[in-house]
Amino acid sequence: MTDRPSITMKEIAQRANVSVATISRVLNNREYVRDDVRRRVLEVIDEAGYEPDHMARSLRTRATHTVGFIVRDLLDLVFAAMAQGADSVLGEHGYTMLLATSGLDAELDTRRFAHLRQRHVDGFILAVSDERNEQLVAEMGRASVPIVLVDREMTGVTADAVITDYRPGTDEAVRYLAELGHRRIGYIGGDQRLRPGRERWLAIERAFAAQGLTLDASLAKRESFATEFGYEQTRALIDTPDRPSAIIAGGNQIAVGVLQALHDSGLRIPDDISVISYDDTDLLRVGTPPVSVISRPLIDTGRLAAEQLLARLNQEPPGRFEPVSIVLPTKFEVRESCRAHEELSS
Amino acid sequence: MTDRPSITMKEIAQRANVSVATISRVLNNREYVRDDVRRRVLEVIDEAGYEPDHMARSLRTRATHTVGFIVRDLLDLVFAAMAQGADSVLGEHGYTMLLATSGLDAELDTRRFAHLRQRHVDGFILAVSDERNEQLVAEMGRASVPIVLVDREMTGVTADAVITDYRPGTDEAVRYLAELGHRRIGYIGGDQRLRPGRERWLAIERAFAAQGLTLDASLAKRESFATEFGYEQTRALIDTPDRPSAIIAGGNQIAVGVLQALHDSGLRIPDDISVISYDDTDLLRVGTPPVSVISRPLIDTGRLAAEQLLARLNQEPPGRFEPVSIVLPTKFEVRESCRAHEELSS
DNA sequence: CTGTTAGCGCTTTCAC
DNA sequence: GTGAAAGCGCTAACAG
Repeated sequence: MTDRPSITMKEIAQRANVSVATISRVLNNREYVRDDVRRRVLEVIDEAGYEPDHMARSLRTRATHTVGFIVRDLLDLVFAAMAQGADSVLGEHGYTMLLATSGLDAELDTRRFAHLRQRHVDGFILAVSDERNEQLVAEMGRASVPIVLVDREMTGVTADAVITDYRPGTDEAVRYLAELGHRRIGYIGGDQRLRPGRERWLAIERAFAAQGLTLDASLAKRESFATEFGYEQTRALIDTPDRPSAIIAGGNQIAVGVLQALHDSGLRIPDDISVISYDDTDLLRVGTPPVSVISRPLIDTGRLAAEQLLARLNQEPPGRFEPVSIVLPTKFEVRESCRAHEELSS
Repeated sequence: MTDRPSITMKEIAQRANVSVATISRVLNNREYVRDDVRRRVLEVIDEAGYEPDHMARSLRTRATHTVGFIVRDLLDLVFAAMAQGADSVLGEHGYTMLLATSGLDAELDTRRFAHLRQRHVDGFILAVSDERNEQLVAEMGRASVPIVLVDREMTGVTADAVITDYRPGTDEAVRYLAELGHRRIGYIGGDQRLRPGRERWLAIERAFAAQGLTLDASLAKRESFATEFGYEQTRALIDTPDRPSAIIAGGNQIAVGVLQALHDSGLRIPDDISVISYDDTDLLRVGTPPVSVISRPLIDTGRLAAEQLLARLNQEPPGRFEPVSIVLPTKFEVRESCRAHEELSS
């Protein structure tokens, strides 16, 4: 904070007997520098251990080579994986990720965003926790840098997006359950203010219809992605006289609650009840039994978001553009959490 | 990147009929500004929607209010939790985290570190992937900003650290197993180049000795924190004629491999074999059965690291200091993964 | 209390 | 091809 041990460009210029302009040209690989001069400069730079000052450069060029990434919670594997994917791409391209977690507090989204905007990040990757946050939308309007949303849809903003198509995986999963003879299937889904909450629900409805299943309102809940919600709703579902023979968890955190509730109430998977979840985690993959999941490429989602953002940053000419949405598929992975349900009916 | 929509300090100065110096004073809450002037300036700033330029300020003050955080892999819950903890503290104090993941590549640690150093982060929080990385040590020497290590020990560098005392949790865990009658206990531990690898091993040795148990070399492996290592070693352990009656996994990723291997070979926990792991994850907590763990406060580790760093940054006078190590305890949490072992002996 | 001035370290016209 | 000079937007002496 206090020291200035590093050598400056001016210093290099003197040692190499050229002007700072020339140093700058060499540094930025500009043409119009005689070869021998360039070599000499490079030599001096090297032996002086000179490193250009990122900050000063940014002040001039207005480009910081940083990208702001705002997510709710890194403890959720979904976001951690996206962050990991995005960071690896950004790192490869000399960009650095400014990370900001917003917790459960939607208002924090806004504050963190504004903060990063003031720091002049070159762009944003966002997995906001409330798509209708108007304050945030306003802030996003003020930002004149490209934004990529990850599995979010926001109106009133110009932003690219990387989104997931939940239908293929959901169709397969529901068909699978139907073919196993399940009729009463519970669904515990997340917040409808977020795209995954809405789209999974729509996919579920559609898939149920395709299988001729009715989505009993008493069996379908959709309010929160929290583990607690999964827990409570599962307890409620299995406490009913005519309890469902299968449960679909609308998110990996919800699944944690579902599994815990089933464990606590002594129900065994898949003997007593079948389970399927969205998203793939260690718990679902190697738990006992391994849970069949509707999975999507999480790391790639992050990678693609970063790549899309970099594309915008290098776009010529910069400025207005038609936002694009990159769609990633889901798929159903059968494991050992479901079993045929012998209906007494028909 | 290209636009400059925002208004500058000079502009504000003119509108408020004062000099830029006064604006600066108001902005930085300096004394020596008449109250009415301050009010007027604030007013102008407000209605102009002026926001100070972080970059220009940093160029002058040499303080960026950013902290570099380098971890191997956010997909590992341990690092994600630490990042989450650190970010929440940093955010509260107006600091932003520059995140860099290094993957499995120790050399990337160095590159990422150098990169962040050139970006003039005010300090570092590091969970490096190789404590003896000499290149990195050299780079760290060049950095004249405070560094906090999280559960790492490096020689040749001046850095505070937040570390874990694995002994209490390990002692309890091993005693617990011993009291259940286990004599042949396998240990699958991680990389000895990292503090958790070494310290857990030492804690294990000590705890075994305290219980009068011998740590059979054929049952104790310690090479890698990878899931695959856990898998392979578990297969190897249970393929022996005199297989261990219990296995301790030296890390959460290792545990994934252990559980998978046991599942694949049809061994049931705890009926056929008992299992204990270090670190607590969803998989271990709500899997079937829930696995007893030696846990530590992960989020707090991140929080404390951030707090320690902030303390250094605000330290008067800045400069040299005696590094401190903050030690966090572990504890053993009994769940349902262990069962008494009936020895035929004695 | 307030203004003037000199930079922070770099990029970028514009001459030469 | 190269250099001189003018800032980027802000802070910090130093005068007044």
